[in-house]
Amino acid sequence: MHSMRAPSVTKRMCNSREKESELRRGPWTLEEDTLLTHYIARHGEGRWNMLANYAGLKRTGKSCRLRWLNYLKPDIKRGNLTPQEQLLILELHSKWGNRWSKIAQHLPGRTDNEIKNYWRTRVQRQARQLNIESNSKNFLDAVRCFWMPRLIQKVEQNCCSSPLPTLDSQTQAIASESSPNFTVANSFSSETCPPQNKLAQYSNLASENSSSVTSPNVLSTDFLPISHQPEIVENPASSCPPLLDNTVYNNLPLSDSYYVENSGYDMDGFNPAYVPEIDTFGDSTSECKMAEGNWVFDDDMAYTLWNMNDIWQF
DNA sequence: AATATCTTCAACCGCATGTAC
DNA sequence: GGTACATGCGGTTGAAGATAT
Repeated sequence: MHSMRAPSVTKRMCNSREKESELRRGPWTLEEDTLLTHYIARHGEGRWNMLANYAGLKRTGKSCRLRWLNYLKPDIKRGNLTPQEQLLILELHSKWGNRWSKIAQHLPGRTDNEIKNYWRTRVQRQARQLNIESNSKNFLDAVRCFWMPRLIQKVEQNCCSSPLPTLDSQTQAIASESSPNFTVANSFSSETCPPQNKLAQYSNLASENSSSVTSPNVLSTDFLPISHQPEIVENPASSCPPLLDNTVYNNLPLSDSYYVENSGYDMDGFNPAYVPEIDTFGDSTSECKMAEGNWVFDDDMAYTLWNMNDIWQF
């Protein structure tokens, strides 16, 4: 969507040697975009104030920079974030918080502004609907317990029609930082449709970092592909999908629907049935008590959580 | 069909940091 | 060290479009 701000002109008094300049603000015109694009094609980016002058743009350098980085740059991706990208955002945000530019570095073609907007419009809106703080542990638990499995499900559905993205080595390294068993063998780099267990690897990583749950503010959601056998605590007392780390996992009540045997985490056998379907969700979710928070999903909340597809672009 | 409300996202702002002099 | 300027970042705004009433 184009910016909807009405164009305006700001007059600023400069020092005596400079004439009064007129700086445009608001939406960029096609002509301005063309000027900026052509100038950068010839001279490259950087030195934005000078660039604005020489390109004949009555804009601040900051404005030019922003327009280029967030809109005109050729490698910028358009369209909705893919489930994989959403997963990565959730993962990286759990590590770094609102470090949008840092997060954006790991989503090629996506800008910090876009990710920030995504977070504010989708994630925070969702938190509002649930009447909880978007940066609270309860909310992060909800994200892990409900939405991440759905994203994984979506990834799984999509993966057979198109190859999953390959994580760059730096992102892999970051993942392995908090998940020592993470290996560079990227589960998503397969040229063909990855086997189901790859998705299990992707999801099960959350189970590995039990220390994360002790963090007061951040519940780590290590969520990137691994290629080893994760250690899953066999605990029948859970009604959440096996994305939770061990501590959370151990504190959850029993549910037949989500009880996971060790064999279920054999790398040869990710069973998507562990990721609940909406229509089979039913009673199990109503008992999903979140660790440490005394926060209980009742039926209505569970239903709400699982029907927020619009928010999550499922 | 008209109006109100909500959602989205490009663009702006202020502040922090980096760099050159 | 002090100053000026450039750059980058995260928070916020606000108009257009979408949706609800």
